Amino acid sequence: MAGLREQKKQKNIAAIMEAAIFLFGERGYENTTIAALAEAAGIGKGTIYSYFKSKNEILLAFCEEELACMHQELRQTVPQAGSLEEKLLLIFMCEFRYITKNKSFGRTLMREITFPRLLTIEKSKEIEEQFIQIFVSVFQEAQDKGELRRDIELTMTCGHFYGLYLMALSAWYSGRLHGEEDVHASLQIMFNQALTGLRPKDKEDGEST
Amino acid sequence: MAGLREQKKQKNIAAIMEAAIFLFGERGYENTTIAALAEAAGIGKGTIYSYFKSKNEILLAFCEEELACMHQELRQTVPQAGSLEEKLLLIFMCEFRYITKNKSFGRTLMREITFPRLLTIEKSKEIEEQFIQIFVSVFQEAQDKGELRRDIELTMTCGHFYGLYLMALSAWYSGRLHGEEDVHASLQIMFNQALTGLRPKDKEDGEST
DNA sequence: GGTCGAAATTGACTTTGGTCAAGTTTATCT
DNA sequence: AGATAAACTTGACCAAAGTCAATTTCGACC
Repeated sequence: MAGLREQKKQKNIAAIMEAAIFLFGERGYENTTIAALAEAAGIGKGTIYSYFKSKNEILLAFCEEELACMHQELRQTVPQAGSLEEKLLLIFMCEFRYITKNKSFGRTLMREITFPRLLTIEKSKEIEEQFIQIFVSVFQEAQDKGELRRDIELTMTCGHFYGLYLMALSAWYSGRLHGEEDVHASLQIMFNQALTGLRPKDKEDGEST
Repeated sequence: MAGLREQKKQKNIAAIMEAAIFLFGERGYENTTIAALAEAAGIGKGTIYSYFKSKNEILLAFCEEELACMHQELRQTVPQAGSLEEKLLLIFMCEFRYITKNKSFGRTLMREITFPRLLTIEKSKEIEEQFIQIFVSVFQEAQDKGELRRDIELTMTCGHFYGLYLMALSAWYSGRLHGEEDVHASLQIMFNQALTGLRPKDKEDGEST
């Protein structure tokens, strides 16, 4: 039983996503109207809203696909690198490059993921989950190798590094960091701080400058 | 020379801000239209746009005032508290309470501050500056007392803690943390991690569970 | 005080995201 | 097959942010 209704549904969703990939890529998210999306997908404007709750949700769905792709690649690239610090930097810089490939696009995405509205909270959670899931194995491995304390929940460790990443991204969007190198350098410093701790080691109390 | 033109300008801006304070407070940011704002201020809709570049910029200006007030209070409250950790927690929880007093309001503000658009980048920088300036003295003091490493730039330390705060706030908006207590607990854990470091102390290598 | 140009003000207008009542299609049951 | 109900589709419609050409106000100079 194919289910004609179900078939059409899937076809519609596919058509919308296809139109989104094309139009978002062509002219960017902001410059793509729902009307254009509907026309390109060959359906009515209202129909889109029976599949997506808002325009931002279409962006989220679009990004979910793209990110899944990128993460797939990442998973195959990362393992060879050395220390935890190096791996994290590699992963985050890859995310950064992806997110900021198109500035306004990435902004909308990050806004929605970091401070989601009720409407898009589910989708944004899914994405962030995906976003974070990729670390867990890296952290697990690091913990096994003794690079990370064992008395800390992995979620907290994730949160910690992800927070630093958010900070760097925000600094870039605010123009306090310029370009990829700056972001890379900042992340490196902050990651190092996070690993070694901000508090001075017990025995050395003096000035280091 | 009074400058009638300049007088009117100031009067208009004041009227807009007054209307904003009243209407945002009354019915929230989202439910206040530019038209309503204009009417309440007794000026035309278009005039507003000669003083503010967008609706969000009005919010930012509004928050700048409010935050300045809160920071003033904070500055008088904080100093008595004990350790750096306690002070930071106090400050951030105060910010948190303010930001989340009205959920959608705080969301819009944080979105604009964390991932600003070109249009509002200046205003958002000013606010974040204000936001961060309040720590510097706390950090300076802590550094003097030997609670913080001296070989780290203060900006980096600020960034570090602020990143963790962003993370907690984001987790609250995403529904991964519920209520004030949860946020407080998470911050406490992450701040402690940041201070002591995520990497195990050299000599103790074993399981702690 | 009269005149002219620059700056400020205005509200009708445009654009666009989102809604909804009316119409159309599909599945189910006899 | 035909009837009926449920699900889906649609585009006219609405609300609200932001634009702009026409108009008014102000200040400077004769």
